[in-house]
Amino acid sequence: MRAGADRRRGYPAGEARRERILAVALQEFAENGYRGASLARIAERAELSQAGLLHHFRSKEHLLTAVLDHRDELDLRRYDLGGVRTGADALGVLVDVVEHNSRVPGLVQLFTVITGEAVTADHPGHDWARRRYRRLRGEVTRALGRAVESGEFRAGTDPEAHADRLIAMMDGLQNQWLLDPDRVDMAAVFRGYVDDLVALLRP
Amino acid sequence: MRAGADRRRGYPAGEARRERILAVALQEFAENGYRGASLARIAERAELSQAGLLHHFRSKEHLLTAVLDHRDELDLRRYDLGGVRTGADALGVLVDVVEHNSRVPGLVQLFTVITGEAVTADHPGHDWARRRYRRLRGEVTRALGRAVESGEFRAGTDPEAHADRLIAMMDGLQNQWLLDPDRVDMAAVFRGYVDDLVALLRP
DNA sequence: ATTATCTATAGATCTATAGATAATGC
DNA sequence: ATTATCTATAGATCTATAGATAATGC
Repeated sequence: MRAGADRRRGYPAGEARRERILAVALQEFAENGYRGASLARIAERAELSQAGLLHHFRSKEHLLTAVLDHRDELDLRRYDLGGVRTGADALGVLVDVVEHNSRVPGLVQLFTVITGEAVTADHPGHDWARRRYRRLRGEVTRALGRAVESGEFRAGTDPEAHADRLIAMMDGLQNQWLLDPDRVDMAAVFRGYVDDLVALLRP
Repeated sequence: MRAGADRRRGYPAGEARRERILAVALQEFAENGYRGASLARIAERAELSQAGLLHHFRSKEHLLTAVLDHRDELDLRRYDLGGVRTGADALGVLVDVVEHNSRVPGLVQLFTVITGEAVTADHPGHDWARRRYRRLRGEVTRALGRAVESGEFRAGTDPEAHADRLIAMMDGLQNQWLLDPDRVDMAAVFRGYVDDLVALLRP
């Protein structure tokens, strides 16, 4: 995998072009999904020919994967549950993530649209989505587990079930928020959930 | 709207064919989304020509709308929060819905895929998805509100926020479950949420 | 030499319409 | 007469490849 290190550098002009393509491809995939996106339109928005686009990314599938990996790389740097001290802190990080998300609807839409499409097994984002859930579930589970061990959270708490719920809540609220931004205050509703949860889990 | 009464009946053979088309179209849309579905493939699976298909449903868009309305009609009959006595009963109905859903993955996939795609404004399912959320949110909010008024649930409870959370939880768990059916016991995790919620809301 | 870019095009779709023919039910 | 169905086709996509030309950097 080695997400960080690209095998091929190429010329600086090419590198800049690839960045530009990734940016407009992200928008296209967010607006139309993988299946509804068109390489011709992406090329047009990146101001090169469609064949030129395929010189940099050798298929539509590779382009989607590149966009998703590129986003993951940037996002994973922004939050880290591994280094967090307490369970309350871990939950606080999730609240921060949701708050941040409510300021980047385009990114949220990319993930929501692709994740929805990707439940079908033949979708090129299927494995990515599954890996992503497993990783998230693992991280949240471990953070909650540490809090149970330390006695911060009530013994008998099921860390995995709560991880599933926290992630489901984040995803579900994103969907509602994208469909009806004015009716749903995603961050506030999620914060309320976390507050109730902390009260419940305190011994 | 008048979902129940179709304007045109046609011959019985035509009516049967329309049912058949709706059934295979549902599968196709669930498997490939609206944009990835193909009228030719639907026609093939319903064993008639593509032009024959378009005699019954005059465009791809109309076909999707017909599939969604048809499902709504069947599903709305299965659960009704309006006639429920207590808040705990209302939450019990939701648990039943999730339990039922875990036995019909194809239907769940239809709703998940279309709802994901439909966050983009130009999607033919956009309005349907929005109406659906609003209706659900309204029904759950009212049921919880009645429970607060009757004193069953703690005063100061925010019925709308809890409605948003319940719906988000259902949708988010569906997504996880479809991606990784063996790892997520959707019904059990949701039941746990509702149990915690009842404990929290009792005065 | 490698990289970046283009035009042209193959080959496979796709949705929707036109217009003909057959079956159905009043 | 209305409904159901078909073949044929227009016209617009779509992805990916072949092959040529120009620019870049060692």
